[in-house]
Order: sequence, then structure tokens, then C-alpha cells
Amino acid sequence: MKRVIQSVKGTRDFYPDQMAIRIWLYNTMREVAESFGYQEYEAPILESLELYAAKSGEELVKEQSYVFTDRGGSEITLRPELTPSLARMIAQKQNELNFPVRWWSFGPFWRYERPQKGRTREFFQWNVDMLGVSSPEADAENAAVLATFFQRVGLSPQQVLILVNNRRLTEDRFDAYNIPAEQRPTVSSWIDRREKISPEAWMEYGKEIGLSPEQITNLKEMLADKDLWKQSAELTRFFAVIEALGLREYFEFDPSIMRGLLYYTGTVFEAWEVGGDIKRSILGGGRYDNLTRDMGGDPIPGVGFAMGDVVISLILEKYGLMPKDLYINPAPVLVTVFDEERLLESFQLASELRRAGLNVVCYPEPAKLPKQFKYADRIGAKVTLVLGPDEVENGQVALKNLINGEQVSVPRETLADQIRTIID
RNA sequence: GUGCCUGUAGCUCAAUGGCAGAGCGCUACACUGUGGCUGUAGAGGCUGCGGGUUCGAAACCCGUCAGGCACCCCA
Repeated sequence: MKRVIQSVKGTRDFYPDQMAIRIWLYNTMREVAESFGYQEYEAPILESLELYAAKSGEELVKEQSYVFTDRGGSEITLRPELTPSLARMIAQKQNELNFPVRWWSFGPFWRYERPQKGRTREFFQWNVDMLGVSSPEADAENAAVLATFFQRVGLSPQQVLILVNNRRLTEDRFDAYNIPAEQRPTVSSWIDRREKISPEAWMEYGKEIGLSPEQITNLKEMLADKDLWKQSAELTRFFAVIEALGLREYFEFDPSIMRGLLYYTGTVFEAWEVGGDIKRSILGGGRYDNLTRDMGGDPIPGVGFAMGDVVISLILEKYGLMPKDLYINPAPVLVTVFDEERLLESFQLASELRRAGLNVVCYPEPAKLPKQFKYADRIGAKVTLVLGPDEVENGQVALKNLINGEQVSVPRETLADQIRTIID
């Protein structure tokens, strides 16, 4: 076996087929975001480690980030998420921006973890954020962007759901149950694990982290209360807007949604596949009102979500919603090279047609015609041109329609127009 | 970081201790000025790597590297 140098673990090669899918995803995201008036932006891929130290999850920064020391001795991170960069960009220009700001982005991110189904080390992420207002209506409008995305790609509420909770609501319950602040992260992860382990193991774990029987009973009641959101003014207003936008069926209140990132302060949401065999959140988002302050700016409230390309692709594939035959040959015309003597003539013909506005491939060397026709067929060309001795002599070009197999001899002056009637 | 599974032709895989194979793909010819379809032929292998057991190893054992899946965490 020939030795080919391996690609880096957890990365993906995007051959033209896969690139076509990525571009399709990108275009769909752009169209949906722009329909809500969001503007595209981009942040650096390299950031200082310090940027994440404050508020991203501890594991995300310490265990999962790609960190290296550059030649000047600075600690640099390959960005594991976008929100801190966004907060910095907003904080830097807080006096010039026209709030509320609606921004979106789609780019690469890196996290060092063991690759598995739905998880790679290098992935792309769609980020959609609104900053400058703190209203629950802004939360709802932001979340509506992704429900609209689901609609747009053909995912129904029977296939995917956006589960919503609110940090302040949860905090109120924790207050009521006398759970001390330092214990809350542990309790959150205990709640997170409920679906993953057996009820007995879950109860046992609850005792281990120091919850009293009474607290456990209270928390179980909280998790079972599907109407708890009505006690939250924010969620009540949130769902009213979602209702008005006609997207209510995509949303469901779920008191067990916790979110690991530390910077969320209010409404939080995650999307999950309903069918259940893809056990990974499709996206996560929520309100973060202190992030720009933590970057050294004034406190500017914000809300946003991030969706990775890997899980959404799995979902789209599962439901057969990935568009077929995306890769279309950009050049529908192939000019053959009859032989050595006619090579330059063929190149000139191709150039002539390009000036007439057509995308044209010229076979790059003299080869047997069957080989050239086969190549034309494989790349998906629609017409093939032959410039042989006969054609050169009487100023014509043989034009073969590869779709129906018909071939005609055409004068050079009308060739471009003739081709257009076939490829359109 | 922990556990399980898998590494054989370009790709997908078979061969359960006894001659290393199939399908697809590739090349040539049938068809020297024409693709798809069909037929015939051909090329292509240190069975991931290193060691061990055995008369004999792709297979069994040990090690190692790589990949996949699950946990952890998360997009």
C-alpha cells in the first residue's frame, strides 16, 4: 500500500461533493438569518487564552481547547466557540454601534476531544446573536430564527424540538429549596444526567452530592411540572411571541434544560431530535447579559445560539432531507482536442466561447476521442464539441448533445447561441 | 482520561489454523471521428506495524500504531 500522510485526527476533508453540502448549509443559514435582518460578521480564529478564562465552561477551556505558545511567548487558543469574541467586538465598539445589533456568522471551531458520532475536533458552527436589548421578546425572536431554519430545511416539530428553560426561574426554585450557591453547578449536572442513567442510580447520585430527601422530592416535582414556566414572566412573554410568530409547535418548556456554559443568565434553549437515536443536542443558546462587562466594557445584554454542522447533517441525513445531486459541474461545455495539430485551434475555440459568457472546459491534451467523451460524460458536461479536419476546413464545429446523443454541424458564428439552447 | 469494537486490493467487504477472494472502480480490446449499455481480458496485496505460539497464521497470544463507538463534556 502506498503511504499517504494521514489527515489530523478529528478533521474532515471536504471533497467537492461534501463542499457542495457545506455551501448549501451556509447559503440556507444566510438566507434565513438575512430574512430576520441579521448581518454577517467574522472574528479571528486565533484568540488569547485569557478571552475564555472568565466565562466559558471550565472543562471547555482547560481540557478541550487547542492552546499553544506563539513565537512571542503569548498563549494562543484556536477558538472553541464564538460568543466571547463577539462580546469583545461589541465591547470595543459599544459607542459606535447601532443597537440592537443583529449579527450572524458561520465558520470553523476546534475542540480537543475524542471524535465520535456527531463530534469532530474541527467543526463549523452557525452563530446568531442579538445584542443591546434584554427583553424576552428579543429572546423569542432570536430563537425564531432557528425554528425558521428547521422549517426551511423541511424538519417538522415531530422530528426536532426546541426545549426552553430559564436560569432565573431555576435559581428561584433553588432558593426556595435552600440549595446553596456553591452546590448549584453540581445539582445542575445531576439534573442533566437524569435521562442518561437509571432512576435508582440517579437517586443514589443525588444523595451522594449531599441533597436531602426533601430537596430531592422538591427537585423531582420541579422537573415534572410542565406548567412551571407560567410562574416566569419572562417565559410567559417569550411563548406569547413564539405563538404570534406561528412557531409554537417547535417549542416546548423543559425544566431540565441547564446548559453548561457559565455566562447564560436568563432564558436558555437546546434543540433535540424527537425520534431519539441521535442523542446529542443539535444546538444550544440563551441569554447572556454580563458578558461584555466581563470583557471590560459596559454591560450590554445579548441573546444568541450556536448550531454545529455535524449533528444537523446527521439529522438531515436521517430524515432524507439532504439535497441530492448538489454537485453540478460548473462547466457544461467540453471542447475535445482532435490531435496535436488541432490542439491550439481547440484552445482558441474554448476561449472564444468563454468570452461569449459560457463556462468551458478544454481537454488538456490530445487523447483518443472515446476517452475524451467518457470524461465529458463523467464530469456531467451537457455538450461536447469536436474540431476535426473536416470541421476546420468548412468553418464548422461538430456539436454533440450528450443528453439525447444528437450531433449537428454548426457554423462557428452561431455556436454559442446553439449551445445556450441546449444547456438552459 | 476510562471502556468496548475494528484494521485484508483504490472503495465496500469475504475467507474461523491449510493455495488470499468477490462486487464496484480502474486499464485495454470488441469500437482507429464519439460517452452512457453490454461482453471479453488485464493490472492491482509485506492481510496496519513488531514480536510470539504452530509443521503451517489474515485468523490464536502479547505489544504497538491507527480508526470507529460509548462514557465525560459539548455545537
